[in-house]
Amino acid sequence: MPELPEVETVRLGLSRRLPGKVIRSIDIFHGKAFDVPEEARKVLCVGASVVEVRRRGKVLIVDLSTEYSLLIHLKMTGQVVFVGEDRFAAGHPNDSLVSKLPDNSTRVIFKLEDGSHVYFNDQRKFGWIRLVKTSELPEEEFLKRLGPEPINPDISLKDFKNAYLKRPNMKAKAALLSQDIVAGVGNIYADESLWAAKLHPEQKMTSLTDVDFANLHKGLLDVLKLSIERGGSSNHTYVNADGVKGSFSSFAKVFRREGQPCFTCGTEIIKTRSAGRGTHTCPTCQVAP
DNA sequence: CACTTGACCTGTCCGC
DNA sequence: TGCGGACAGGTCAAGT
Repeated sequence: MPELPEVETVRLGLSRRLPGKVIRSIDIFHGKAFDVPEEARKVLCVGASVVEVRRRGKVLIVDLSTEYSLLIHLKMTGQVVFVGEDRFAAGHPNDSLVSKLPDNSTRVIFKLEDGSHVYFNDQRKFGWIRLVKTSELPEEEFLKRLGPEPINPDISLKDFKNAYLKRPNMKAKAALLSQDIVAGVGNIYADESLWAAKLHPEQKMTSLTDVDFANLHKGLLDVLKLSIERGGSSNHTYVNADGVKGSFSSFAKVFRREGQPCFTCGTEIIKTRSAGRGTHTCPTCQVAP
């Protein structure tokens, strides 16, 4: 469930700590999580230092001094947790995790020269780490299919509308979840932005008016930015780079609020299915087409 | 070709 | 208490 704001929060945490640090060794407990031959890992990762931590859509990009980059996709239950060399010191930011890591969801451990560790945990084993030459990232299988970033910098309303109108027959919820139209939106922020724009998830993109597009554009950008400010959502498996939960869900207007009153009109929020996903709407504010 | 659905996983929760 | 089954959701392969 890590979506753009959660991945961005992890990125911010890692970018405060990793640059300059050198990888000493890599322990792999689940081969599919980091499917790179040992020889390549030794040459391209071990001994390399971290140059920069970036993000594209929901993917973390860790540039190494070898001119190769690690791509990390957290999928639903992935975590990247940094534990400093002073992990047993009082007041360590992830005190509570110290005794728990590694745990049974730990798939890969990056051990750094200074004694710190980066844990890649993933309960459901959907996440992956890839190693790609930095200069070849634009052609990388996953990255090359991603649509534009919605924020940083903000996508213009015109580009936003044009992107979605390329898929005119798609339903709004399915379109928002499509990473090739606009990258980074998942189930939480699809529901939240549709509620903000007062649009029904089953409404086809062609049926949206200019005002609808303006509302959806603003609704999505606002909710993504608010969530980043709050450190991401507080889904049960999501934690930031320090192993700490976010607080966004206390600000969610519809997600996981079924049975509770709509903040606009008081009608009970309902949960249905759209695009194969649990979908939360206000049946009064978001009228079916 | 455009779009929808099911599989991939595992832990959790619910009803019996 | 234990057990089966539904459910969670990002992405891709398979299906319509």
